[in-house]
Amino acid sequence: MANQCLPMSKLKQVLPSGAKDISFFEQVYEVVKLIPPGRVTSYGAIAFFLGTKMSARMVGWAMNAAHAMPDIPAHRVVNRKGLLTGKMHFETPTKMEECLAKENVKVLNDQIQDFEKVFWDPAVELS
DNA sequence: AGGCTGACATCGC
DNA sequence: CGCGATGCCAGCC
Repeated sequence: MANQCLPMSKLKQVLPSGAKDISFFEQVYEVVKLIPPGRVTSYGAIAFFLGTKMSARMVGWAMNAAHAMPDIPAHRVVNRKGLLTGKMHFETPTKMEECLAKENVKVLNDQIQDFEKVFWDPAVELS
């Protein structure tokens, strides 16, 4: 598990220049890229922002593709509990935690501390 | 063509 | 209060 990845054959090789096949995947990337440092958001929040609130799963799936994108700080995206559920999908299981720690986001046992404080809601910040 | 899976979320028991 | 079951969409077998 955790290693077939590269959906869409690496998302058409990280989205070709044209990228007219803009699926909500790309929207997720944009939102994630807009997440300010030291802030985190949840799959559900992004899903809601994109209008697919019922399918937070797809956001997670999108992140899987984002995993192949260096510009996508996937470490800033966690589940609704602020738990680093996807850390095992990173280069190293601790990479996510380290990245967050670098941004002054306290993570204790895969759980983001003060999640409410660092939580960044695109539906609010980007509205 | 059909079915399973997946970095979630929410309700039910 | 804890675990189980269901819904969602898209990609992959």
